Amino acid sequence: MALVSIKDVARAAGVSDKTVSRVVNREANVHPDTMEKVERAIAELNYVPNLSARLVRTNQSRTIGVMTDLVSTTPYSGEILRGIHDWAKRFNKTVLIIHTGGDPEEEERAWRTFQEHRADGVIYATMFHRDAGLRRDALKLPTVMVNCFSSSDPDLPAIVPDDYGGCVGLIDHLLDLGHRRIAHVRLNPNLKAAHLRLAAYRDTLARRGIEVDETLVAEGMDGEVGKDLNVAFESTLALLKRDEPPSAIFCGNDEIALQVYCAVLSQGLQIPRDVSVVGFDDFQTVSKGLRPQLTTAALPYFRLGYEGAALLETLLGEHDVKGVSVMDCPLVSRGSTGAALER
Amino acid sequence: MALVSIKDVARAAGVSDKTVSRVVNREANVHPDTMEKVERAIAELNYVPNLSARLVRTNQSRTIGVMTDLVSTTPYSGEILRGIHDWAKRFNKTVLIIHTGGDPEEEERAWRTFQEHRADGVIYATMFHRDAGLRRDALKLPTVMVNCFSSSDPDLPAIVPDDYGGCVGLIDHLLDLGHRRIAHVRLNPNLKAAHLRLAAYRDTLARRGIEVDETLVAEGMDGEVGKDLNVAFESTLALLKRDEPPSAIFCGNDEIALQVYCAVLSQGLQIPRDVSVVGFDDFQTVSKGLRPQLTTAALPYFRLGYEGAALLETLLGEHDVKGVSVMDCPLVSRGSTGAALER
DNA sequence: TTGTAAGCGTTATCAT
DNA sequence: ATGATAACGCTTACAA
Repeated sequence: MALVSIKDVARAAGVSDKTVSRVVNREANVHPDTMEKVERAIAELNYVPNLSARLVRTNQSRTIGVMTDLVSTTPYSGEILRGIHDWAKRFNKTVLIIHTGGDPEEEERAWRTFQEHRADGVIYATMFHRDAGLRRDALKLPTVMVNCFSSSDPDLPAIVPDDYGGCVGLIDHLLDLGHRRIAHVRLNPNLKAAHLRLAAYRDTLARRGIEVDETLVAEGMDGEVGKDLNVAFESTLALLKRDEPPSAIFCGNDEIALQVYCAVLSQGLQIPRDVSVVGFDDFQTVSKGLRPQLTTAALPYFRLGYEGAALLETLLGEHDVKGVSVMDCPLVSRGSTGAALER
Repeated sequence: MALVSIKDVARAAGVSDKTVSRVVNREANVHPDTMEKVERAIAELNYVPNLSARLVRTNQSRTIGVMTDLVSTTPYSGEILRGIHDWAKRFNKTVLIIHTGGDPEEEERAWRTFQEHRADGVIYATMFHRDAGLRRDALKLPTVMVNCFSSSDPDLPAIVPDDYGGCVGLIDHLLDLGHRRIAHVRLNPNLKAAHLRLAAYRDTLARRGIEVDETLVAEGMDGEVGKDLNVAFESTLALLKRDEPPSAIFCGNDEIALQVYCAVLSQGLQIPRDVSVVGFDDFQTVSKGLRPQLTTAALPYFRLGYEGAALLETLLGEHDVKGVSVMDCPLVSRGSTGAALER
């Protein structure tokens, strides 16, 4: 009943176990005839090697653990996992994912599970860009952080998106189109990205010689992350009803842009004729679903995962890997931005 | 250098390997004192059992393989995977995910990988509801289909969402609000769901004694699934400009609803005052992001995954499991629907 | 080129 | 209640 083992193959082919092992692992020094005999037996018996048995002997699991704080859904961040899987497939590794929801007890269990499986290393991935607050002694295995970092130990290897740079690109784009009154509807201020994006907004305007009008900065959402209360619609209505309304609105992300669209359109205004709108994330269901489609900056979730896995591999290769790397958020120019009206 | 094994613990505790094994596996008949000695040694040496070694002996991997056709992103369907993970965590199983993109060669490789890991069974999950066309002899392990089915072998165990029933709920809801001219902006007709949703639309109107006006059925998208061309915006404009415009629009899904919103609002109309709108999927970034929020039917992705895993377990327990089960798509009533205007 | 013997870390069997 | 011994399926080391 038990599955066929290397011994069954050996018997069928009339050779020793070791010879079968050689064929399976494509080792040198096997006579072509022997090889053929063995391969025929393998095919006939439908033999598939047992990875666990191999691991017991070699101690090489070729497995990486992935720990995420995923609870409900920040939809596209699942792309991080796809990036990791893609890398793993290419390099023939196994991926073991555990969603902990950020619960410390669950995380403790996850570390243990990774150890039980003798994972080579771990990717600690968060579903939004944040301080994971990890301490070196909490890591039971070599670890790379993805989409997060540790303020208490900044040397720990990490990869995060370049929120700041992406926003610079967006604001420059609007300025190049002639916009001078650019409003900002903010992300939830509990998010790291909210601060980076606001800073980039202010800095870029200043660099280009535009005075920052703080009354053009409005709240878009608030409350605990994931259960945020979204007020972007109301904030936008208020902005539009001002005496001197903005000619462009820079939204904290695409989800906010969605509400900004609803508000702008409900006032009988047109995008981009009356108001240009830019988002952030390139959350495609929204950014490509809106009419006109949304100009935004792409959060490189897939690459974050892929490069994170690659970085872990470097780390495991005993190379020194230190500190936080940053991934581009390229501008994606679509129909929601146009030249500012002459006044 | 090698990790600490059961022998190291046995030596440290002054007992035999087997006794340590007994403690680790909480077997009966261990003296409390012995148990304590052993547990102290385990803690001191930081011993973690090696699952692979255990598997070699017991032949119980407690692992389920998951094969998906995920390529780029149908965002929320990642929830299927979360449902599977949740189930697995609760029942202490390991999940092995492979994204094949639907490529037959990749699928072949995936089956082999599952066999190498001695997975107990497999979940074959697709990212949208469709005919997977699987044949029994292609399955190398006990398999349950999730979000898909096999027309060529309808007895294969499968779980799919109740697209039809969900739409009945939506249309009934609109009829109860007094709407009589309900338009339908369709899903991509290459999707199974497109036909189910259209059929439910027609059947429900007929059942309630409303004559189906086929000119109120408009195309929403077309082309290869995943790269669809979305024309819902234009279709909606055409519907609204008719002499007798619809008082409500039933959208093929939430993504289409997004465009319908843009079209309705751009005409200076209000939702739901002038037009009620319903979607399908409850794709929350859209359905809860729109203003007003969208009335829709919830695609139970998470439950599909969770129940799929549970069904696989039943199948592995040698119970007979046959045919396709169906999961409810409950109505989620929000602000986009209101009473029809008197005429 | 091929085979033998030992061993990886665990559990199963059967004594004690 | 505890332990000795064999066994799981594979690879390593070494011999032939």
